[in-house]
Amino acid sequence: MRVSTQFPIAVHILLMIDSFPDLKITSEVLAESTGSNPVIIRGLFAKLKNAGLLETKSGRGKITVTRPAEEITLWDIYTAVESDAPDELFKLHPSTSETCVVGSNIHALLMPHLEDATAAIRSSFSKVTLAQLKQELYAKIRKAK
Amino acid sequence: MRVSTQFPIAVHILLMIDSFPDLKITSEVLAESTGSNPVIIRGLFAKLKNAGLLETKSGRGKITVTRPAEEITLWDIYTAVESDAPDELFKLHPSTSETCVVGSNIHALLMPHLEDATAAIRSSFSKVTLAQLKQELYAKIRKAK
DNA sequence: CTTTTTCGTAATATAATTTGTTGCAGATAA
DNA sequence: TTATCTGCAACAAATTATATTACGAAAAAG
Repeated sequence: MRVSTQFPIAVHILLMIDSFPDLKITSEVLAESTGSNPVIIRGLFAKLKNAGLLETKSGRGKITVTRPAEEITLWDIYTAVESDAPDELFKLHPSTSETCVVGSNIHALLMPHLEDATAAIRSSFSKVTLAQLKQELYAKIRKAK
Repeated sequence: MRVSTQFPIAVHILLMIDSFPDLKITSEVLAESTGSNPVIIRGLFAKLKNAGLLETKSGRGKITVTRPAEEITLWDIYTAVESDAPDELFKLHPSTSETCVVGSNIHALLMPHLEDATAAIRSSFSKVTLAQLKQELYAKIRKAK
């Protein structure tokens, strides 16, 4: 099981923009910092905008986080960027046999348990806010000095 | 985030072998039923054997589940087949900037929360046993009649 | 002890997915 | 009006997952 790297990058984006309001953070800068590239970053801009977490402006405009950091959780970021459908989180094999009793039932059989696991992830991620991550980041920076 | 299809197939394998002890279940039969192919199934045999869940025999031997179904959980099957390392479950971007404060800290920052989410999945999957799945399967079969 | 069946595994091929790149139109502030 | 940027589409490359072929070795049946 593997989440794409988009989730950590999305966290990275929000964290940077929210933590350094004085700096001009562009897709270029973020690409450099995340080790990704500008187009991926802009794609994530689009998703985060769509989820109501970010506001971007073309040209020399500034990018802003549209909600207080206390009200943005890891789950918000996760769902902004990836699907929360249990059968996408846990991929099911597409072509099980229709004639076999197990084959024809396995998806329906597994689904409620995948939903439970998904709910468990949601519950876990919902407990962590962007504000908390910011604090943890500051703590790390202080420690490093 | 996407688990590979190996997890549901592994469940499928154990469920079939344990549910139909009278039938001769081969990698060929399982390939047909799962919609996969024999070599993938044998690869899963190896992983399940390695985890102490399965016993196979070449030739005309029979494949058996080596633990009582009550003592095999979805988590056991999951870890037999996929990594339970949080940073494999949730992939991190490999090349974040070393010079940027966020870039150089994001992995360490995220890791404890990924561990929490992983623990949540473990807790959820640990509650479901193969025996329970068997019962649910039987219930579905009865209903279909 | 020979035959048949079937697992074990390596090598290779194919397919699916993800990530990266190029290029340009359209916004926006200076 | 000009220098930046985002927004998007189209394409390319890389990575990962899945499937196929092939054959040796193990095990039971006769």
